[in-house]
Amino acid sequence: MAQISLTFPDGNARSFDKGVTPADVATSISNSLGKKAISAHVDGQHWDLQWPIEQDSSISINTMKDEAAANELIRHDLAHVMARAVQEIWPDTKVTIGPVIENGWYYDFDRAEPFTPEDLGVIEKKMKEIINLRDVVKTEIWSRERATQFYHDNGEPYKVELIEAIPGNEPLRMYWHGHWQDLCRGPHLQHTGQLPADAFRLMSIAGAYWRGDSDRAMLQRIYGVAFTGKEKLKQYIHFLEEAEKRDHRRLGREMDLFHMQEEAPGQVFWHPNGWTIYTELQDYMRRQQRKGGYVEVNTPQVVDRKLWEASGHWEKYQENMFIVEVDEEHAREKAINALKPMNCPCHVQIFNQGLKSYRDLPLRMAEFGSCNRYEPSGALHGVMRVRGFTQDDGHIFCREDQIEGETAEFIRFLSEVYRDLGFENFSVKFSDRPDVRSGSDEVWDKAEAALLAATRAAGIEPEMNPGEGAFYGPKLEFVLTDAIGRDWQCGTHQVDFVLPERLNATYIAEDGAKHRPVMLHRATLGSFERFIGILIEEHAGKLPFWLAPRQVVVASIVTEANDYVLEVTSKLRAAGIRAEADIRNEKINYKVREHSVSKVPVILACGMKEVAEGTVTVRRLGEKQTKVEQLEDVKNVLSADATAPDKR
RNA sequence: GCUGCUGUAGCUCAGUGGUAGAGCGCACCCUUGGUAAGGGUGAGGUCGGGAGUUCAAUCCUCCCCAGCAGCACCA
Repeated sequence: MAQISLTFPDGNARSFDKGVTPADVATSISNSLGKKAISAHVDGQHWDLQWPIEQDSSISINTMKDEAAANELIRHDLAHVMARAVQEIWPDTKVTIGPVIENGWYYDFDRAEPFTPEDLGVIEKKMKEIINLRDVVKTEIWSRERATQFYHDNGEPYKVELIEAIPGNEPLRMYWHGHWQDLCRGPHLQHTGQLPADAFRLMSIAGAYWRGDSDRAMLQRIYGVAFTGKEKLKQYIHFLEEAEKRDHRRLGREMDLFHMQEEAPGQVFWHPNGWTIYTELQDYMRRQQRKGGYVEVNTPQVVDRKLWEASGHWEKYQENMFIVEVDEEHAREKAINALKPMNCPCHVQIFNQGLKSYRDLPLRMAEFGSCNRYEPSGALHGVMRVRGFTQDDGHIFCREDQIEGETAEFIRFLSEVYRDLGFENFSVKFSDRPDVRSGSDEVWDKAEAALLAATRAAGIEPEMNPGEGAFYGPKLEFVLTDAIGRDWQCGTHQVDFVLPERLNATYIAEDGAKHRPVMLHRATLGSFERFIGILIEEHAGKLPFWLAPRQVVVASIVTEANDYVLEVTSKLRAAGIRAEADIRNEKINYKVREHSVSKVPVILACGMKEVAEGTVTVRRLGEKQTKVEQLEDVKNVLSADATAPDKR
């Protein structure tokens, strides 16, 4: 196809397809460079584009005030440079896409040979060579036909597919980094020499499905991180190292909280320390729920398949359910029982016992419900994603006109709990109807509108999460992040018009007739397992005093003080404090170190001085200085600290 | 589940085609020390499981299991 070559005021020549209009060119260039003041004129075969030259030369990371925008540019260009490097080293590699993400970028490649960790170093080196070439980055506007032909001729089927998927008919922007080009929206730097060769690093290789579709081929993804300067990269690496120390799997071992083993994948062996956290948290939640007007119930673990079929869970989730049969022969033919994967149908059974009146609504039913789900092996992650867990589950049976009030009340409830547990900020996502779902569109319209309105009425503008709702209703997700910033859904609140219908729940209204209740599914913590994992990472193991498994260790300095240490310990215990005595024949330095490492909040040291004066020397975790205090005073202070926030 | 990597003492990790090592921890002894590791001695390992190749396998090959990172999934 014939092309038109243009010379711009900055001296760079760019070529365009003939079929492209000046307006297209102006829009494209304008968008790609992030500028407005562009005009284009056509004079026969000659096009002339103009814009203020001083604006064009402004894309330089050195002069950029906006750090975020600079990072974006750098990471975007590095994605291109990395892809170019990979194709120069392994020319048979096919490219796909390479977007900017938090802290860096990734690029997905299709190559028969797997990349190795050593390859990352090779690629990095090549990238630095490319950066040193200081190639000017050029942009061109191509017609779809030309772009498609080009990628087809170059053996890049993924790019062809991408072009087909881009809606509309606008011409496409191409960016050239030297001889290498990529289909790209831009914007980019002026030349590769502007990239910080010492402030990026390739981090890891992983698999990723082409377009996120697990039915499609798996590609190889390389992740990189980049910053505006070397120092910032160092800071980031340091952050990662620190985050590793907060990993709940590591702290779980160091603090002797729990362990997991091969014989029970995805299930937790809670040790005394970890179980203390668990039960404290459960006690707290139980008190909160009573205060919040919930009734607590408990339902069976093994339930006939008929109930899961009725609720619709069997159809969608049978692959992820544990089948339980005593009679093996029978199990092979037709599984009848399954371990409870969730509690909702069981709660409906309780609701369905006897006739319910409108006067009973809203009925808030809660259960610390143990569930088992056969999660895909690759999904398991410490105590955050497990196969056996306990939800702080609850279902509110109510009338339609009570949805808003109940939702607002739950958001208030959850906010208070999260605040008590040290989470002031959390994100809220709104997930609407998924492709595979139960219930008519009218019902979904109603449920989505009700939930969204109630959320907004509660003063929250949720982030939209299209198509991610449950099969029976839209979902509000309360999301917390772990030490390295991964998102975990903890709380949830869902509006459900479907299950009451499927499981035939009714109440008698004022008119004397049967009506359907609406069901609100809600969990505050989500599961104790996940929430404790988050809690550990959030506090780096230094839990609030009331949750700390071992709150106080009383340590003797000399053997002669052992009796006194035991006496102090039992006095603290009598005051409701979880105290332990350490009368081992070890130096106080050693004891302090050991208990500090295992995150004991308070160490009380006793030598002969304390014995004589009836005092203890207090050392709090994270503080170097110590303080001699009267035992009675210390006991009173600690006793107050040990009180859960809701009881203060 | 998918791609890649990993699996050696309780923990963190070295190591080799000829049946294994360190530090910490643990046990015992010495030490009685004032706020992040006092000293000595010792015990402890089917080298994740199963097959195969080999005179010989912890090491090479294959299968399985579990874990890690990411993707997909998450009622």
